[in-house]
Amino acid sequence: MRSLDGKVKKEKENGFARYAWTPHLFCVLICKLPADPFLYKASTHFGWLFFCSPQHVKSEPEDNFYYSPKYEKSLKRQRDDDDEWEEERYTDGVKWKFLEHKGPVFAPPYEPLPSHVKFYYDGKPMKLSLEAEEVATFFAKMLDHEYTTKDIFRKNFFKDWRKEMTAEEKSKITDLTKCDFTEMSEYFKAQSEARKAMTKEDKQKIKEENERTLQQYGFCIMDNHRERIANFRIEPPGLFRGRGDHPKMGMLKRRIRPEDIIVNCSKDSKHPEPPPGTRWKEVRHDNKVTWLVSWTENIQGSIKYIMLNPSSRIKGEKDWQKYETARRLKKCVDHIRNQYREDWKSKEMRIRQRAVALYFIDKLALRAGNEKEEGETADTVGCCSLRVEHISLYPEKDGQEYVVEFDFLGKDSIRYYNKVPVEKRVFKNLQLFMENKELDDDLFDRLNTSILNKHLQELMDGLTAKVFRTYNASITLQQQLKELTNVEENIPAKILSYNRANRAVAILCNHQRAPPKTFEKSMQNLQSKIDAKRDQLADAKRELKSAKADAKVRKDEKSKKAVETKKKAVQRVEEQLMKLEVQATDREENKQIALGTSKLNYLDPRISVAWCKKWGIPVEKIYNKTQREKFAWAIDMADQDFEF
DNA sequence: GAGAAGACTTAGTAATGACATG
DNA sequence: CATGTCATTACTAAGTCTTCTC
Repeated sequence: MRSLDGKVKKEKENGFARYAWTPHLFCVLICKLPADPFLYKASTHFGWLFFCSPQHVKSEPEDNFYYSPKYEKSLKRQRDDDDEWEEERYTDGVKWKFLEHKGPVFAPPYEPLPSHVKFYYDGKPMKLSLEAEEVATFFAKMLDHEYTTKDIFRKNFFKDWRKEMTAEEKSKITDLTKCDFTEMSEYFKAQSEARKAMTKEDKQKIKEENERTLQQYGFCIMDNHRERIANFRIEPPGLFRGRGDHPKMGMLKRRIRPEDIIVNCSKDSKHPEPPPGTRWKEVRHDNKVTWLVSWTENIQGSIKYIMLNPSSRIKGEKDWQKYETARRLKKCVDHIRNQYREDWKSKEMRIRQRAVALYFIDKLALRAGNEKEEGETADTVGCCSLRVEHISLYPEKDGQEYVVEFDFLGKDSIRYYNKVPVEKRVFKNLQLFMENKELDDDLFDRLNTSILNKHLQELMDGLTAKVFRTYNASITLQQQLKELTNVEENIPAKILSYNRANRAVAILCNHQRAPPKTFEKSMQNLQSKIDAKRDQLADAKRELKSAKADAKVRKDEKSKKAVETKKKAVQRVEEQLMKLEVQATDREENKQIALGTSKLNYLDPRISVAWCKKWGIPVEKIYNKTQREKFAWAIDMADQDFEF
């Protein structure tokens, strides 16, 4: 029997294109296929078809397939029966039939500090026990970060650190302010400098080692495919860094051992081996879930998973499904909007609250807002969990009537600030909801996400609050692209339009980023480039002028040619200048806005693909390699007429 | 049917890598 | 070749929604 490693190598050598398909194949299959477009179109991408063409299969050396008894059997079965693949669309929650992987990669063990690197307590050097030293290094590594100045961080850290100390250390080290980690900190800085200064050869060696690990542990076999795993490395121990004002910041995130790990794989696969001398917590065979490995994390007590990469079939299908749900919403959104507007007038408070909340979710793309356990996480809210303190009502503001001002911290403690004019009925309702309430009372006291989602489920199958975000994001992109794309413009200008459409969505969804640290400088650099280009253009124009004058006098072929050359030069420089100017505009407008999140999670990729096809824009200009892998299904599927 | 646990998506930032520039 | 800059990737926290349990 061959090992996974063996197979991996072989596959690399052969440069095996997993998702290849030929037009011929495609046409043959369409005739046989049911109405559901994903079934064949996506299958071209996900490679099911692969097994449908004897000719194609023959062309692939058998060695390309990973050997495992069950896998082998199912492979044969599929090859024998062309129509079988249709059954690969699983029902009743089954996510896979065969799953094999090598388990996780654990964090490297702690390497003790060299003896010359000392920790000082109260000015005196102190040798720490291994356990205490390791936790101390976590703090030392963060010394430059402002986290370590925060009271809560320090308090949590110190409390957890003391738990790792010996009785003796515990009695001695009682005050964090007397701890001096600077020598340790300097040591780590020096280490990272040394790493940067490594020779090319050494760097190359590390790279190769990483590649080996990736090939071994970074892939699994799910059903008939070798799929990339997203996060095959176990999170190393360290100090927890929450976002925003997190009550648990600084707590010790403990080291995960094999004994903490639950492995999930198929019964008849080759099970992953725990490291020598250890054992897994459990090996289970649950094909109703998609994860390969899980463990319980000690900060919130929640479960963490190792799952597949977005390029995998299982993630891709789910993603496609998400956009199809959003497209179904498109068909009934008018009705739903009419409904909630009616509900603003309801006699029942709970229905009015539900209707106003839904209006916010729809109009402002707010998140649902589940309840959170107080004291366990940062104080952030979404729609259903808004409190009175988060909105202000203005019967009139800045020349507009019935203005609601939102100001709250949302997911990741990102501030949402917005002033929106609303319908009078909404305004009156809000006034009513706020009557006789304290600032920290819930705005929607008769509503939560579960009630809201139950209601939505009745309006449309599969409808939940987040579908509105997906729907509004995608429809906005589509509509903005229509509005902003100018037939006349060149490719860079069209891409600017695309980015602007993307930006409109990012603003809608409130996707923010910290302005890059070097933003001002890089902007200045770009500006000086533009200035230089302007000068160059002026020069080129001058040269053209004199060449023209010259040609007028001389009237010979040679000088005419010279004019042409100069003309071309001017054109080229003009284009370059424009490109730079476009780039500057784009960057300036993007200062605090993150486009990535919406591109990756909210915008139906088929809209972008169709747009690229329609205007002859190479899809690489819109999606980088990773994104193209994730959206391969859409790139295969969408033609230029695709409508969301 | 409520609350907890579980599964999965969405999110911003830090680290790394690739490429341009002096 | 060294250095700076920008893009990409890795990381993991923080949401949403579903399922389980009592």
